[in-house]
Amino acid sequence: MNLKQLSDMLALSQTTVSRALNGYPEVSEETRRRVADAAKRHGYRPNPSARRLATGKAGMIGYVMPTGASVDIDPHFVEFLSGLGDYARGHELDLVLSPTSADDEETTYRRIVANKQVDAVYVSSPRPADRRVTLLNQLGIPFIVHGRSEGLDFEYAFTDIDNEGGFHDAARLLIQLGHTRLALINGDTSQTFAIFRERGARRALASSGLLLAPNMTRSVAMTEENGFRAAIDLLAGDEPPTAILCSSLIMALGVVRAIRDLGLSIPGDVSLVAHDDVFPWLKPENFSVPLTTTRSSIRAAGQRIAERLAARLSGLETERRGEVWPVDLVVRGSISGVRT
Amino acid sequence: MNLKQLSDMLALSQTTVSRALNGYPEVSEETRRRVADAAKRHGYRPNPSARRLATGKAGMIGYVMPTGASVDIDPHFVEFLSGLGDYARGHELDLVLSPTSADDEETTYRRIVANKQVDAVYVSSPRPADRRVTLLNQLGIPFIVHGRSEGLDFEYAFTDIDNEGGFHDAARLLIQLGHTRLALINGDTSQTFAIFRERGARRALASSGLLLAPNMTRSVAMTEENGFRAAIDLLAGDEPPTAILCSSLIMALGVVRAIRDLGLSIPGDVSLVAHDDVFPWLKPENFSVPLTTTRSSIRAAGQRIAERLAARLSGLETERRGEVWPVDLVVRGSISGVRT
DNA sequence: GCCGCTAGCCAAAGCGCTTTGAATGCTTGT
DNA sequence: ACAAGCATTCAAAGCGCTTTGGCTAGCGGC
Repeated sequence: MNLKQLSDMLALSQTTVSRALNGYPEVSEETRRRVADAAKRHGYRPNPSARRLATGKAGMIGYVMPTGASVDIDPHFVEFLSGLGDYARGHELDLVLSPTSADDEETTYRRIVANKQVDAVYVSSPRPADRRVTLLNQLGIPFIVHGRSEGLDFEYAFTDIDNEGGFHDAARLLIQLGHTRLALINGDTSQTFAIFRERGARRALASSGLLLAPNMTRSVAMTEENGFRAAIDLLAGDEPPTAILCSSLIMALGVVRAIRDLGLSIPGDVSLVAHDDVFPWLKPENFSVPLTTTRSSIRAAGQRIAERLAARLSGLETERRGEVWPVDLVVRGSISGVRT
Repeated sequence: MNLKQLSDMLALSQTTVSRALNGYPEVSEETRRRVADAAKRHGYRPNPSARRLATGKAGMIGYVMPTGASVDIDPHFVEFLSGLGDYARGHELDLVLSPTSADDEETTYRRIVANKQVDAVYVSSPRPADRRVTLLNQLGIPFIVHGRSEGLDFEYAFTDIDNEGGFHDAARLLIQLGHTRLALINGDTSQTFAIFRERGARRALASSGLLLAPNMTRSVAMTEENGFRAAIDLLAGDEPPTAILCSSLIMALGVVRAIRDLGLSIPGDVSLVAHDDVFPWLKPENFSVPLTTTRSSIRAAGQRIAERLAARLSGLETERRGEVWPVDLVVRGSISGVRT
């Protein structure tokens, strides 16, 4: 059933039917009702390809997904996707994933914009002065960044969490508990989120006249194994940390294993705080020693971003507004006062 | 730059240019070269929306993604996606995710088929006599199932791993080591993969005249917490198992925690084998006791399925062929002969 | 010398929608 | 009573591609 058939059936022109269905004002209420009614009864649905060709709008949102032999999409992504889906479902909003190798990202962005495959895109894991953000800004396609990029000379829309605040608060608490030798096992510090976390920890230490020594930080891909290695490495030093901040629950698994392997205990010998993105399949309260965490649901962020993207698609949101969500500090058994 | 401009520029008709570019035979070699050359030089790319409208083909593959408050997309999915991406990247093949609530799945499938948004779809986590498979078969859209569905009265294309064989072999090995009380901590047994795993274990036991008692199996969502609970539950019984087969590495985390909490040891008190989907961020060899696993890379499956879907898009593959990949049994320190 | 073929090219008709520009019939204002 | 104004409706022109159905010229066969 296409528009022509429907309008023939109603003895109306395609113009009028189209307008009636799309809510244009120059249609009488009665006609509109008749049309809406017939459309529903016959299950008429405008052909998206035709509409896309005519309007140039795709009604989909895009994500350029870096992949490759050495590129692992991490499990955070799937949780984010769940969130996107939570919103998109019910709004008939589809998501187009365009896989790309890391060095072709720019080409891929250009392609999906030139092809008008999507009306808006989202960008994840931004770096400082992120080139993707600059590019999208130039290309003029609506976009939202999950996270932030510093050092750009224009405003853009983003949704981020307060990584700096979260890690600041966590570090401050540890300091108040008497710890002075804090270590940070961070994610990839070429990404903004990791920079902010380090900054937060550093600021808390500085407030007490302490420093985050270079040998007390590690920047690694967030795997269990890397968490383990980093922790072994840190704890084997001359002046091992008495408290560790860790950027992910997955790495925390490795950290816990390392501490145990070394015959140390949590929190007796080492206090541990990790960041929790709220995975349904791995919960900090279920660690052998329940983990104190900085917490922010990445799924909720996905929901919010889908919502904002949808708003941009329909022209409801246009301002380039950044929003920053607070991060909870949830105290559980993995921290204690420093042993005297 | 559109087709008209390009053909004007070449003083050829749109017909000829289109044919030259799409490899039709009725174009002289020289013309074809000229056209290809000019197209490249001016960066001409056919407008996908127009092409789609004209041909009815979308050039994209689809996935209907169940989401919802109580639906967690699990981390296996992201690993699978990586695999899809590995292939799709380089083939300019995009993937459309259509989020849906569990009870609207059918509607969503109908929608994406009616809309011709995608030319082929893939289906994951099939159940016995899966309705989605039946529906897609009726709708006549090419599809590939990741996994298998039993009890359908037609052939269909799938790529699966030998879950039955893998778990059979693992169970047989444990039996050969003297274990008679095996337990199985399985995923959701409404899904085929879990049914096959149980079947494999059961068959191995039967070969030695043993049974898999109902109280020796658990069927749960594959989270750390569920693994922990199931293990506690099993090991607290009258005649606790001396060996546990576990359907996922994530659950195995919980199982290991449970065993430790109970003051038992691996493999001294309990032998443990888990299925390993090969996550880059969690490796069986890095467990406190390296885990014996049945192993099959879910990422590789993603690659293969993308490849097959692409072949179907271009009409290269049409047969309804199922393929089953072997599962490795990788022995590490978590199993031993039963204590006598 | 005429016919039938083939190779190579083209004009035009879709694909199904949105949108422009114009037409129609009615109500108002004076 | 007549022009102006408004509310509705419509025909037709795109959007940019593919594909159908010719058309033409050059060839060999009889």
